[in-house]
Amino acid sequence: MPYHHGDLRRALLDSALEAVAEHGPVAISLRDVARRAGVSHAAPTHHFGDKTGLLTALATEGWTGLADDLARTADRGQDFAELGVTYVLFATSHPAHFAVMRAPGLVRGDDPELSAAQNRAGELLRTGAAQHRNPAAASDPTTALAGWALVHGLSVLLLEGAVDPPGGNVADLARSITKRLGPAVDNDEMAVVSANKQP
Amino acid sequence: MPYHHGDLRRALLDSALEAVAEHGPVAISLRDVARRAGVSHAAPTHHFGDKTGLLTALATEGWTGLADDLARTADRGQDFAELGVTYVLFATSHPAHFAVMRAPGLVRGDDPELSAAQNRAGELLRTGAAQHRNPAAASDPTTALAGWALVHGLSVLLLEGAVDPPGGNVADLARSITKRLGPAVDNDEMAVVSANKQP
DNA sequence: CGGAGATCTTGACGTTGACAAGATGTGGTT
DNA sequence: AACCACATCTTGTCAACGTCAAGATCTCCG
Repeated sequence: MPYHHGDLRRALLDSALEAVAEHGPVAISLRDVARRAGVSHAAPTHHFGDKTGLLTALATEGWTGLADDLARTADRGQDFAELGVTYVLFATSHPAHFAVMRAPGLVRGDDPELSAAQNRAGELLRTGAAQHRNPAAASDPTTALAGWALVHGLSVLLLEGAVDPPGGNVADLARSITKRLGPAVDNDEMAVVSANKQP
Repeated sequence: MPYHHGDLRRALLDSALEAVAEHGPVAISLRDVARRAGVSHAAPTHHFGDKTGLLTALATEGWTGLADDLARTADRGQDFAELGVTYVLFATSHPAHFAVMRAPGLVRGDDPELSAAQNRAGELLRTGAAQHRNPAAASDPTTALAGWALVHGLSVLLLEGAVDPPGGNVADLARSITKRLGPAVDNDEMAVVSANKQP
């Protein structure tokens, strides 16, 4: 048993998550986090060096968790749309992590561990897009980008409360949204689709 | 001529925009903004009451500008996809405003003027979606949501530098992405689309 | 058992956001 | 023209914060 805690680093990360959940990632204070963990105001310095360091660690943890979730659904053989659902579910069920992940300026963007975790998540989305059942979408390199943008934006809107899912069912809403992403089509082609669409 | 300036409120907003562009919306300091405007450190208080007040004013300004841009393209008779392009163009050409607009926790979300401006922009997107050329998409209430999520996410990714547009042409990239948004289709229907898609 | 290094505390410094009180300019009323 | 109510801006102050330096305490290996 080290000093005061079994694992102060972990305890500080948890306290920070608590604080983020309560006051948002911007209003968080290092001294408050230390207080929650029951240690002196300078204790976090040794573990994270910096306020930015602590938030970067949190962000890295978040991206790693997201990548793990994505990897699990990909292993389950799910298609690209379902990867998007996983993304949205992660965001809404880990709001504190997600808030830190998407907070620009609070995080050291060039941190190698953070970049690695981000790249892993991005890579999973990209390979998922390349296996899109529609060949035109699968071969289009912007499919991954469009999918990412779609689920990222939906997550943000959900967390801001700008949208509330019918019946509180986030997964169904996410599914109905990600299903909208097809290959690039012109307006006349869309007409064909809609002509084919009927009960 | 009032006191020191012709319009200190405007001068402070401009100084704040400068500061946001340089250091991001999180690192901004009221005292620094006052310094840039050449006034005392407490001058902003009277105009905005609060640090949050100043950023809320900036966000309101941003949403108003975005709504104006959207209204202009809607008046020009452009379709829903082009509204999305306008959204992305606004974000990338007013990065400081957009950063404040999407910064949660920095802004007083219940501000009436801010909400009004946000609702105006949202309403424009919604009526644009209802006029989608594809009837199945036009009648689907989630079209506006999906479109918003798509362009919002793309804007974020562009500003974070996670994506750089080919040839620096943001409009073309945005257009190719928004074109991906069709009516909800199943996989077999997608096959029909791709069968019809050829030179 | 002894010392080296990791871990945590204590103390200090400059900066910040917010508040209070006072100074200064402005416009309207008589 | 004199006055006064009010808006505007300044000065002074305070607690809280992030960061750094120096010292205390714990751990473990030789």
